[in-house]
Amino acid sequence: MTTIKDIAKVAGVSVTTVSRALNGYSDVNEKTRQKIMAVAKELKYSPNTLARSLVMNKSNTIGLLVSGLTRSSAKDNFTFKILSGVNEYLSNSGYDLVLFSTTSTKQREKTYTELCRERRVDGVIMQGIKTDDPYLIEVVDSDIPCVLIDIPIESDTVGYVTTDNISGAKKAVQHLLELGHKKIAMVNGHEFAFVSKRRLEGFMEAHHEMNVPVNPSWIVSGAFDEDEAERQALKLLTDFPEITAVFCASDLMALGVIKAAKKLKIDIPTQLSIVGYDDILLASYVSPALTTVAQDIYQMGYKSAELLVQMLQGDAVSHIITLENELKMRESTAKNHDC
Amino acid sequence: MTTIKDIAKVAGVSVTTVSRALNGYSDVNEKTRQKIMAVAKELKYSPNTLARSLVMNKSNTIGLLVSGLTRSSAKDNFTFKILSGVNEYLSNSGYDLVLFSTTSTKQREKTYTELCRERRVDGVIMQGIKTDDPYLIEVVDSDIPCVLIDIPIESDTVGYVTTDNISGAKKAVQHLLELGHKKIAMVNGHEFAFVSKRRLEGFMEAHHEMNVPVNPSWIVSGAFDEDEAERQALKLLTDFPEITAVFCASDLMALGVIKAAKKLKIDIPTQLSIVGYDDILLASYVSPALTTVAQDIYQMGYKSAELLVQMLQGDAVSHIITLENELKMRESTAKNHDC
DNA sequence: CAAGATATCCGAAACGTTTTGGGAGGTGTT
DNA sequence: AACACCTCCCAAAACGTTTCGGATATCTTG
Repeated sequence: MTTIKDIAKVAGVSVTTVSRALNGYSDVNEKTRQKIMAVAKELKYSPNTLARSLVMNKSNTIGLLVSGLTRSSAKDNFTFKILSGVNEYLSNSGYDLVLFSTTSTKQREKTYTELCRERRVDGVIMQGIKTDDPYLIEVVDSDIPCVLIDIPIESDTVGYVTTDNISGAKKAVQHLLELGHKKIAMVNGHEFAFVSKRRLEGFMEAHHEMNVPVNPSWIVSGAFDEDEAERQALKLLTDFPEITAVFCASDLMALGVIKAAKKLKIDIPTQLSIVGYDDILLASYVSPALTTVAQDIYQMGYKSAELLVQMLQGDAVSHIITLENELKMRESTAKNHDC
Repeated sequence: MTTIKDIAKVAGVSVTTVSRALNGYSDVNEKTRQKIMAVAKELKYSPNTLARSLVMNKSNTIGLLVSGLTRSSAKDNFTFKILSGVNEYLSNSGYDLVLFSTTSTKQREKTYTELCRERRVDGVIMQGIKTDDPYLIEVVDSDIPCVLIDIPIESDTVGYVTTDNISGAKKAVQHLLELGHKKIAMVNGHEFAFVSKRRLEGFMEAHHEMNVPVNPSWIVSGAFDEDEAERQALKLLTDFPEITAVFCASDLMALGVIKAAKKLKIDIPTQLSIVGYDDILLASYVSPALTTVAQDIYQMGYKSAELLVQMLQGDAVSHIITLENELKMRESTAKNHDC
């Protein structure tokens, strides 16, 4: 592998000059620059980023720390969309992307901070980390620039991007209320996600504003899992047959609820309205097509990368980005038959 | 950031000893090792992989060069599954993953080889690269260890993993033939994919073995694109109403064909049987559920990583891995009504 | 023409590791 | 007593860059 030294030797100049020529400094004669360029090309020179990073103390690498990179996460390709968005921005920005995955057993051996430090990433984007993850706090408290997805923590070195989950949930529930539903259940995600809390808030607010009482027994946790949601819904719908609508904190869980309803021979949407959250691909293909609140996950990834790079360059105006979402009405919701 | 030098100073030993202690060499007293470990922990030492890689001439990094990391590729999450599989294997192997994407404009500025060399990756996995990509040949001809997905090129430094596309296509077409179909069309992918060629071969072989003639006009290209496949199918099915079945080289294209059939008021499967390829998530959710030949894409990713690591360690017995596939019969195929 | 300015170049140090080739001291063997 | 052999440690070189602080030659200016 040819180095800067080889070029220097062939071109008859010092390594300093080669370095400065290649990096476009002005204190090298145009003639010699040409010469150096030519030699570099001829020798098929590729700069060694390792050496460069070492001396410059900057790796031009950003880490992506995700949790959903498993075989099973194909349905809900949240992680994939984040990744695509991040990648899209980064590939035009001079940063490379290294992937850290927490799926493995490795996660217990090394903390996220250690992973980042060892690879000397300039910054890190984190997604799918639970709020009670001790390693999360460690990173946030470290000096590693960091942007979180759907975790509202802000500091000098950490920012986040999220969507307006309160308003999203509110839109969904308002829609149900406007359809005449008064007995609305909620299948929430697990408690270690901020989005769960926010969506619950939105659920509550919508009820309060319309002066409709909330029954706490109708709020269950589906752990963001299709099967668990199905089990919970099965119980919920048998215990409380008066329920006419259910709001799910994710589409995946909504699919579970649909299955439960089918098992109980409850027709959707005539007997039961369902609205989900995320607008995953399946939402529009499943039958009945799922009414859901759509968030632009790809955009979240893109914006995360943008924010992080801005933070690294010191020109981030705000460390917080909140994206809008949109209620997509499809076939899983209808007027309350009791009205 | 604390270095090995700092530890040496505090522990009162040389950097050599610290290095050797930390790396588990036997020529350091257990007492001093303990001491060094303690100091390292106390100072929150993280080894600098950049420096290590530089001197050892090995980055413990493998590159993943993919093409399908775009917003639009959410439906067909081939790339995501590959990525998941690769990541799964790698996260337990001591290698980190850096992502190169060819979606950007950057691809024309730097060749794949340059990307790999600059980052000093130990090896690279490539997916979604077209066979006529000039940069592909460059990498293959270089000394960079490399495993290709669905591109059968083998050498000292390159291996590949693929599925048995001939037999896969054959199974699909045999199934149609057994159902009594004699006028079978094929919507193939673009010509710059080896899988297209192989699947066409399988298509042909199945016909020959059953002594059923093939009509070349019934073989069209859908470019692996849903919309293009729909357009082609529209034309095909109007021009040749005698066609009773179509084999598609991808599920995505099969979805396009289904749309075309719906537009033409052709019922599936009573009037037209369709079989796809890939078994994407949508295949089982779409209506009618798609008969298709399933390949374990996640496994392809996993095996790719495994193969590459074996090659790097010099203990790969073969550079070729061929995975099996399986015909999944669902609702989009039925007995030929003319029988 | 002296003095400063400018253009062009370079030597050497630095980044944080690993590794080579020893060397000191102790123990056992003959 | 001489020798071999451990055990434990270390100094220095090397990896491929960037950058600091000059050095030299040429040009400009008063």
